Amino acid sequence: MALRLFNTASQQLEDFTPLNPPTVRMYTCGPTVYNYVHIGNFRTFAFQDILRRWLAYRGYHLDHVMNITDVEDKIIRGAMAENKSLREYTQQYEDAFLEDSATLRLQKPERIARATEHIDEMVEAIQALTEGGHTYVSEGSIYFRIATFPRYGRLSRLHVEGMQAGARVDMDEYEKDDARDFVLWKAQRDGEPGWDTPLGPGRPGWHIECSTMANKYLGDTLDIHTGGIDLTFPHHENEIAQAECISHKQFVRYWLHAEHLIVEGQKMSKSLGNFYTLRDVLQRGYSPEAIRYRLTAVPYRNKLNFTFADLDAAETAIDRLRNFALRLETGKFKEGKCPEVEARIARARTEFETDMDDDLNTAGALGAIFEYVRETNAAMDSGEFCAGNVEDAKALLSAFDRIFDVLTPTPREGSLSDAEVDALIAERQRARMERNFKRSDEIRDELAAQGIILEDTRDGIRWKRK
RNA sequence: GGCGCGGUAGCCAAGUGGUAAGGCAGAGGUCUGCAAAACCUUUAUUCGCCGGUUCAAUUCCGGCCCGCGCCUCCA
Repeated sequence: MALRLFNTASQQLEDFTPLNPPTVRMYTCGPTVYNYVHIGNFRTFAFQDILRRWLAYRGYHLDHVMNITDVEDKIIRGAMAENKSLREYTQQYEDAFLEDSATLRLQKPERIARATEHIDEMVEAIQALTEGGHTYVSEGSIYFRIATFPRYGRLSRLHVEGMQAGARVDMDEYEKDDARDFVLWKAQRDGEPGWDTPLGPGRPGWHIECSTMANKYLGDTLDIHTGGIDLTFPHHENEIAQAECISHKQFVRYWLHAEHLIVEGQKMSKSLGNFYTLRDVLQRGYSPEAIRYRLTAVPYRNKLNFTFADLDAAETAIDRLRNFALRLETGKFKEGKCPEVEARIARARTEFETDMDDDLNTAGALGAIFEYVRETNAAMDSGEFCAGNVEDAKALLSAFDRIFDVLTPTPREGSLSDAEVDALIAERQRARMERNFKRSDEIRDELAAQGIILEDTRDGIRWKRK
C-alpha cells in the first residue's frame, strides 16, 4: 500500500510519489527566533519529524530544508530594546530552539537556512519579480501586486477579491495600493538594521525568504512543503505567488499543514496564562519522551488538546511499552518458535504500517502497537511465546521506535551507575536469602529514592529507571 | 459573512454501510516474605440532536445545536 497524504491544495488524500525518487525534496517553515519556541510550534515540528521518519522508513531519501527567520519586525524591536545586534539577539533563541529540538528528539533537517544569509538571493528574486512586472514601490518599499497573479488564493480558497483596502487596519504600517498586496522589501527606517542593496537600504519581507531559499536548495518544484495551518494564508499563498511568477513552474506538489495545539481546551495565549515553552513543561517534571509522545499521538490534522493530565497518561503509556521491551530483553522463554505468535506479530506490523501510510495516522498506529503488546504479553504469560519469537518481536518494537522514539529514557544527571545498582541489588538478594527483610527493604527504599524501581518477577529480579 | 475543522465511554482517541481499536483513570485477578512493580481480565446496547436513503448508518444525504481555527502578527 502506498503512502497517502492529505494535500491542502486539492483538499484530498493523494498517493505520494516524489518527482525524482527516491529523493524527497521537502521544505518546512521553521521558527522566527525572537523568543523561546512554544509547545504549539513544537507540535508542528514534531509532525514534521514524524513525516521525515516515516518517509525514511518507506525508503525515501530526504533532502529537507528548514528556515530560521532571523530578521523580522519583532526581532528588530527586541534587538533594539536590548541594544544588541540582530545576530546577538537571534543567536540565543536559535541555540535554544536547536537544543529544544534535540531534547524532543527531532531529527535535524539536511539543511537549516538563515534568512540573513540569503539576502543576495532574495534581492535577485525581487529583481526578477520586478522584471516580470509584479512589483511596485511605495515609500521606498517594494510590494508584490497580487493582481498580476490570477491564481492567487487558490491554496487557501479565500476569496481575496472580497478583501478591500482599508477594510482592516494595515498592520504593516506601510502604504500599499491594495490591502491584499504584501511587502517584498521594507525600506530602512531610522536606526533600524538593514542591508545596502541594489534595491536600496532595507530588509526583506517575511514571505520572500522561504520561497527563495526553498528554490535555491531544492529547485523550482518541491515535493513537500509544510507548516502550521495558520501559514496557509497568507504566507504560503504568497510563497506560491513569488515562486511561480519567477519560475513559471509549479512550486509545490504536496502542501501539508499541521493543525494547532490548544491548551486545556483554549487557544494558547500569554494573556490566558496557558502559554508554555518546552522549558516550562520540562520544569514541571515531565520527561521529553512524554511530551514527544503527546505531541505526536494525535494525528497532525486534528487539533491537539494539550493538558497535563494527558501528559501524565503519556508517561504511563510509555512505561507500558518500556516494560514490554524490558520483558523481551530479560524474559526466559522456551525454545522453538510459535507460528501463531509469529503471525500475530506480522499482522501487527502490517496494521502499524497501514495506519502510518494513511496520512500518518499515528493514533491508529499506536493502537496497533499497544494491541500487539497486550497480545504478546498474554502469549508470554501462557507460555505460548518462545525464544524464537523474540527477534521478530524486538524488530517490530524497534520499527515503532524508529518513528516515535520514546523507548529510551533521557538520562538524568547524578543518578547511580548501572554497576552501583547491580551491586545493591546483589546485596539485597543476599539479605533476602538470609531472610533479613529489614535490610532488603532498606535497599529497596534506597534505590527507589534514586528513581530505581525493582521488579521481582518469576524470571528473576529486574530493574528500571523511573 | 466567507473558507475550513471537529462533537465517539470519566479523560485522550482510532474507525467502518453490517452492528464500536488503543492509551490513561476505575474495578477484579495473578505473582510476592510483605510490598512495589509488572502482567491479565473488565468497563460505550452506543458514537451531539432531528429527519431521510438503505434489508442494515456512528459511518451516506439534508436540517439543526454546540465548540474551534483562518480571513493579512501567528506553528
